[in-house]
Amino acid sequence: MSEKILLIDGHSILNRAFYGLPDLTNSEGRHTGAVYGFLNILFRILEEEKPDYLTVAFDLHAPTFRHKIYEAYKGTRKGMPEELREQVPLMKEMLAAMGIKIVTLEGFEADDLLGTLARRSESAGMDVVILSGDRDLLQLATEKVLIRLPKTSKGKTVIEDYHTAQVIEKYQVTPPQIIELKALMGDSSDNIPGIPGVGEKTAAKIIGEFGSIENAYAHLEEVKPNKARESLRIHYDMASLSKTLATINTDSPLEFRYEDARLGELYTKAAYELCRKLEFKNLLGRFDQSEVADQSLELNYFICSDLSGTETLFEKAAQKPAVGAALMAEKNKVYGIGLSLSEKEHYYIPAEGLLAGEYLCGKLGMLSGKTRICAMDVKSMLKHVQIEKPSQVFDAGVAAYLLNPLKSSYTYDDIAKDYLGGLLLPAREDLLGKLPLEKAWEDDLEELKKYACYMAFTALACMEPVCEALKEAGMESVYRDIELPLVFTLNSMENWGIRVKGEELKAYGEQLVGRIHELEKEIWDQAGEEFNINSPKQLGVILFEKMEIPGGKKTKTGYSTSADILEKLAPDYPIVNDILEYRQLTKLKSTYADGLSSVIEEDGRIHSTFNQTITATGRISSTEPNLQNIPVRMELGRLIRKVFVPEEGFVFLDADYSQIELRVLAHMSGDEKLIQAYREAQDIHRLTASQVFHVPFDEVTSLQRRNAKAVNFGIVYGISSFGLSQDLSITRKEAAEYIEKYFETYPRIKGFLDSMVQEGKEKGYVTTMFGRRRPVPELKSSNFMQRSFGERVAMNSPIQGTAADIIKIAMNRVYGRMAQEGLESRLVLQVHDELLIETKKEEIAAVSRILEEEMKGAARLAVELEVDMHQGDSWYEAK
DNA sequence: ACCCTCACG
DNA sequence: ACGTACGTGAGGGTC
Repeated sequence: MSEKILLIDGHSILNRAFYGLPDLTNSEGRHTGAVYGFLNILFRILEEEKPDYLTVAFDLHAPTFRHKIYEAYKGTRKGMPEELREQVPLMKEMLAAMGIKIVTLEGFEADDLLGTLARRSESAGMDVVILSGDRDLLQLATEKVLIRLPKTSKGKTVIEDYHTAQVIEKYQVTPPQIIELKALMGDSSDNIPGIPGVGEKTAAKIIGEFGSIENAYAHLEEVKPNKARESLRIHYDMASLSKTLATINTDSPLEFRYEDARLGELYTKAAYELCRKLEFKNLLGRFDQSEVADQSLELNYFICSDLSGTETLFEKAAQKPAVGAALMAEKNKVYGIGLSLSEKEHYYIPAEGLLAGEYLCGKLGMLSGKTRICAMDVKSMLKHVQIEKPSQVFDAGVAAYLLNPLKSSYTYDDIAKDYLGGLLLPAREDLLGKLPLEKAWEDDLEELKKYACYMAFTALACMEPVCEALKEAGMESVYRDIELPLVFTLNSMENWGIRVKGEELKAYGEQLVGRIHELEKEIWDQAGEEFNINSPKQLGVILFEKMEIPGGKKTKTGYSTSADILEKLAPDYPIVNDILEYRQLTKLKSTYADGLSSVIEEDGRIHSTFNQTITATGRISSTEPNLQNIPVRMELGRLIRKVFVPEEGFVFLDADYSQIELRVLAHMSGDEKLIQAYREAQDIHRLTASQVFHVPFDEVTSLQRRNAKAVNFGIVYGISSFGLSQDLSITRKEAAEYIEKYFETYPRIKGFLDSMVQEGKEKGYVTTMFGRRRPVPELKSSNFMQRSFGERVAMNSPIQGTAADIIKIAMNRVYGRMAQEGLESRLVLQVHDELLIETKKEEIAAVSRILEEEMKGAARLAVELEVDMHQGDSWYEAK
């Protein structure tokens, strides 16, 4: 069997990956998406082709022979956006790390090198595969030279393959004639001139008939249509020039030794390291861990499996200033503990026999009274270990989140890399794969032990550098005074959970089913056929094609059938109204009635998880289930809140901040008018309307008030005239006028928002009142959309984030006060500006006072923090 | 796995 | 000309 060489057009593939895929940025803000895309396609092709040789060709900056004969020639390197340009050296570094031969040659483009190598290799009897995004390469196709062109279609990469036959089939010309086509049609991207009036169809026809431009010119009188003939007559010289430009040189003086390009081990240590640096997590799995193991820290750890040894170990640990601990626990079962006493002393203590999980957790709890426990995730540890107060722990995950809230996870391997001088540790995936702890414990106990020790080690070792980084960033206080205590507050909320009446929730769901079936039938009747109403695709076809309702395409994949589109059609088409109601009911049924029912636990309560390291702004989030999006705006949905009830002898007290974000804005901007408005404690939207529209306060119409309210919201979101116009269904011009008037009314607000954008551009991040940071890498983007997004984020994050800081402070204080005063009442939910307390009836007065004092007193602003409070026997009634 | 849609602040 | 409001999570459909 003959040997095979794979030739890659470096810039072209990188370019394609850049434009065809979403941009990625690693945590340092480096753009990496194109490199990632390149590697993915490379690996795929390698698996399919299994070549013996591989080389990647790149263009150089220097002018080529084409520039010499034609000044206006562009080539491929002009106008490259910065985000892509900076990835070119990165790509070369990656290829070098993988031992892949790169070829360049002054005066020639990558195409020419590919052409040269293709011909040489073919002559040497090899099979050739060329990977490029550029159709010009099709001129090189032969029986032995395969051109592979990746294309993105519907978000997936499909590859078109061309030997001679496929070129003829698709273009009705032979591969060399592709050059003639291009010369006739021109190519705007290379600035190659074509013949005016000749497009793809005509060019194909002429070349199909005459074979070449020269021959067509020789038989000029036979060329049709007339327009093309006359154009060719006049522009023949240009066509000849274009042909020269479009012809790939297959005989360049490239020095090339096949041995340099022989495919070797791609998964090298250097490549592994670079992949980690760039955070290509999905690619790391390809690397054989044994190959890279000596790059990473080999932990020497001891197994401690006897009682007296464990007692001694904990005594020794108690003497240390801090220890790292990792609890291996899942679904209430404890498998063991990893313990790290210093850089070089690590232990794994399996939970078995005399050393039961409970015993170990008890030891760890006692240890927390004597030394600081460092862990990756303290909240999960608190589920098993009794720890008194925040000062007894260090939470590496929470700290790392503060340092960069944009990461998708905070695992020990990432933290080691980021804060332990680039230290490479095997990740959980590397050690245990996708196994849950239970399976790992059964099948791969050794790896589980390592995992625990790596985690304990990292938690301990990163404390110092991470604390230093927090200090440096001015976030010591946010960490110590807000986030760390919040770990305990959230843990308590999760443990308490919230009581839900399962039977009533079920009844609610069943009551919906009847109406859902009615609507389904009505919709099918009106459509004239049965179809899946839940499928936007099918629904779009029914509405906009079969029923010919005007409403055109919107999304990439088809018609938009979202509520805001359908609502505009509803008055004219009864079916649309039915669909909207159907959507509403099925949402309530599936997400809430069924969804919540499935997560009620043995104790009759729902225990959501409150995530502290998810959002970019500092808010918390709620999962499994999400209790922060229980319906409230529509009455039918709001009824669900009736099943959320306190236990016997308790009531709910619900307290929410009134317009906290606008008040934060008033304070942070220092705008006297807005501050004064709040001091007068009036209807803020009405007041805004009266000032923006220059009408007396009492004469503001409801429309004016609604518009002013929307503007107030828009300001908080990082206003844009387009966004506001969408929201209010007005023209962009009108929206722009509202905004302008608003800024005239509150001049300091404009100044404040501008200063946030300015600051974000200078520093790369924006901050809240309490010093919490949000990086905004998008502000540096050359892409208008991305940059605009960055500007809105820079305006919104300090406001949303400060409000998040304030309610977190309030939560900690409310939680602390209730404990301090020995109350049985408990905080059970937080919904961004709202706290829900399951309050013992005897404690209603005390809790009301605590809520009022601590929520209002959480921050001293230029305006009062107003709190609305309600009491009830269900969440519905307490709102 | 990804998109669309929709629930909340 | 571009094609958007900020921040989330979940369910169903589609490929």
